[in-house]
Amino acid sequence: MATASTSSPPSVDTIDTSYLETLLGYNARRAALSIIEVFLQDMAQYDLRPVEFSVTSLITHNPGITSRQICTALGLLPPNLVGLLNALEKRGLIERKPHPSDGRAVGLHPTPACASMMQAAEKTAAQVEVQASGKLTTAERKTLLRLLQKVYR
Amino acid sequence: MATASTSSPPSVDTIDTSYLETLLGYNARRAALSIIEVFLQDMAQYDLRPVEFSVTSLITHNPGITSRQICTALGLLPPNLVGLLNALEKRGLIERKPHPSDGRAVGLHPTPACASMMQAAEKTAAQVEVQASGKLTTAERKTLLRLLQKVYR
DNA sequence: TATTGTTATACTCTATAACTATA
DNA sequence: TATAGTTATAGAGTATAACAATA
Repeated sequence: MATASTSSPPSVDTIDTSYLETLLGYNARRAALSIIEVFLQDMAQYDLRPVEFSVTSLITHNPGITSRQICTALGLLPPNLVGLLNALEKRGLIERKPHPSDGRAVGLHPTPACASMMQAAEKTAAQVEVQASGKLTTAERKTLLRLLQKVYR
Repeated sequence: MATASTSSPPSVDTIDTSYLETLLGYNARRAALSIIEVFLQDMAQYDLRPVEFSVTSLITHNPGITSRQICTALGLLPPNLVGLLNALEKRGLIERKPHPSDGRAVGLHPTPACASMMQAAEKTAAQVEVQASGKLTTAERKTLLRLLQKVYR
């Protein structure tokens, strides 16, 4: 017999990941990590990690946005945004101004330095897209975006 | 004029996330987090988080797999797997046996308890799929899986 | 009474260097 | 010399509780 009761335990030569590959969560996580890897490399020149880029981009496209609004839009928790915003302010990328109608809130505004950096950073982000979805056709990339949004919206 | 030089800073009523939504990384991350949220809820009954589930599943489907092989397959770092495997062993879900041909390596094997738990857990994982991709048709879900794999493979 | 922003803090996840034993 | 597994440790990311100021 090939497998006697006294035989040594089996070893694995080719890893079977076929089951995990049927799961949406597994594939979404692997794809996200793969894209983020490219993002980290290409965005290192601006010292912007994914969440920092998202926050800075949101402030750039929504001048006067509040901390709370950013948290809602990006699914962040308020305490975790404080340090990030302090760092962006210290780097001269954003300014905190009083909110026009709510004394509790603080409006977040991009500085000119932020605007010019983001103009370059968004060009780099476009390159990340090309790299990350290099194996996809334009139509496939468009379909993928649509389906991902359908999942989380 | 609507915006005089002395006007107060603007506030934002509707947050514009349209730019971020054009980015693959942003959407992949949001989708992955949304699916993981469902996964965490449904898998809490087994005390299995995403990576623990993936590791346990891999060991179940690949008896005798080594720590290094799991790291390669899942993109984990060896030091971060040690504690996880110790915990699974302590819970009586896996066993470490000597590798049949490599004295440095350790073969990882599922216990009967692991096998029966995973049979139930994989049924729950199927329910997670239904919940997480509830807004997608069967064809769309299949397409999404294929495109995600094309990105990270 | 509820909300914004904040502090303090803890927990998880991820990353690097260095050791041991075996190949 | 290189690799498998491990230890120790540091850093990043994420979580809850509680507070002051304002609504």
